[in-house]
Formats: sequence, structure tokens, C-alpha cells
Amino acid sequence: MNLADNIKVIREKQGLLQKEVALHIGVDKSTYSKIEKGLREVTVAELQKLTKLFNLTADQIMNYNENSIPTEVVIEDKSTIEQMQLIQQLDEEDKSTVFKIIDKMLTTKKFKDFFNKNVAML
Amino acid sequence: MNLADNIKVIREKQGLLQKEVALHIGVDKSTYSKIEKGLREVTVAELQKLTKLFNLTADQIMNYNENSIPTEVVIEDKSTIEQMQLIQQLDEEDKSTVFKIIDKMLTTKKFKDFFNKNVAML
DNA sequence: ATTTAAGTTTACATAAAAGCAACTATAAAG
DNA sequence: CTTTATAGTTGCTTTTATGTAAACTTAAAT
Repeated sequence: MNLADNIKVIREKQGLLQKEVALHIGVDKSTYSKIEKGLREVTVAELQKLTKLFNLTADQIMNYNENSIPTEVVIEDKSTIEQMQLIQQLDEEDKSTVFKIIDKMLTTKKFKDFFNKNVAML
Repeated sequence: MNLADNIKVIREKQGLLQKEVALHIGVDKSTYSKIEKGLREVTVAELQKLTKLFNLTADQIMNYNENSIPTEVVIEDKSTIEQMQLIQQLDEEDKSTVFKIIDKMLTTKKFKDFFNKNVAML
């Protein structure tokens, strides 16, 4: 990760000027320039202010490049927590669809099991 | 938020010593002591190392107090996303229990509906 | 009382940051 | 082409923060 580059890319993508971001996080524009050039570290307090300005989480800002380089995801191998997190990353419609599918798969399986056990009884 | 306090609480909850965390993030134990005392700022690079050691996101570390101050939760009013996030905050056993209950409630409802519609047919 | 380990504080040399002003780059306007 | 304006960068001095060894304080164990 390169926080300086990430911040610069995000700022530009959001159409903000250096001086606007500088004002928001409370530093001189020259200081902010140094931040994007990697000549001055971003403090954690500033990072938090950036999360609000950019409307992103700190982790999204720190891992911005990694997030946006599309890599294949193999969800099956991951832990439940990671699966939940991955599902959450889907947009609302896809997530809803996934949940409906899971519901239906589970429901179907249970009906099958039930009838396999009990049809003979009728 | 008070990052220094958050880190201290998290460290203690995970049963780690200052010198262990210090070693992990690459600072002298005296420097780490200052971090927890608020006498020395945590750098973003260090925060990222802490996310790995603590197995938490940067945002979870920064907002730790807010997360852990016990406030009553009324999950029913919240959006699905928030519900998911809340469920994720549960520990593994509780989460598993919740999911099992939800499964069973849904399954039960479907069986009820099915038999209400079809028992007359037999 | 002694030992041991965790954590804190001090002191001071070293390093980094602040912020202003001067500079460059770019682009639009006359 | 020259002027004007704006965004961003760099240089420089003062101020502030940092690292670390060593001393110090707790506190538990025996």
C-alpha cells in the first residue's frame, strides 16, 4: 500500500483540490502537498478526518489500490466471517439475490430431507 | 475516540504485553509505553500493523470505545446491512446460535404454511 | 527482604513537522 | 504572445516531536 498515492487518487476521483482537503484536515496547503508526495506522513487523526471527507473507511483508504485491482475471489475457502464480509461488499441487489438463493437452497434441502423420512408413513 | 486508550484496552483484552506489541510494530518498549499514555502518536503504518496483530480493522481499533460502550440495541428497526453488521459483532458461538434460530424459525414457518395449504388435500 | 518482570519516566541528541514565501506549471483571456 | 489566475511544489527557519538508554516505580512471587 502507498497511502500517499491512494489519497491523491481518491481526492482526484472526487474532484477535490489540495487546498480543500488541506483545509478539511487542518494543515497548510504546502504540508498537504508534501503528504501526497510522500514527504510527510499522514497522522491517524488526519486519516480519520479523511474517512469523513471521502466517505470511506480507513481500511478502504489504506488498501485503496488493492481494493480496485480486480482479483478473483474464491469464497469457498474462506472463514465464515470472511464470507460474511465478502457478501456485505456486494451491492444491495446482488446481496439480496444471494440471500434468497441461500434461503431457497436451505428450504429445499429441508423439505427433501423431511419427505424422504416421512413419505413412507403416509 | 482515544486511540491510545483503545489500543491499551484491546491489548489487555488479548492478553498481550507491551513489549510484545512493541516488538510487533517495531518500536522500543518505552516508546510503546508512551503510545498508550498518549505521549506519542501512533503512525498509520503502526496502526496497520496493529490491525494484523489484533485481527481488527483500523476502524474497529479507532472506534473501539464507541463499539464497546454497551447501549441497548433494537435490531428490528435497522437496515439489513446494519443487522448483518450487528450479527457479525457477536462472538462465533452466539452468531452460530442466532443463525440456527433464524433457520429454524424460517423452516418452521414454511412447514406450517405448507401444511395449512395442503393438509386438506390428503 | 529479594528477585523478577512489567511498565513508566527522564534527559537530551536527533529527526521531523509547521508554515510562510517564493517558485513552477498550466491554462484561460485579452 | 503576454497577462492573469490558480494549482501545486519547494526551500528555509523555527518549532515540535521522537528515540532510546538508563533510572525508576509497581507489583507479584517466594
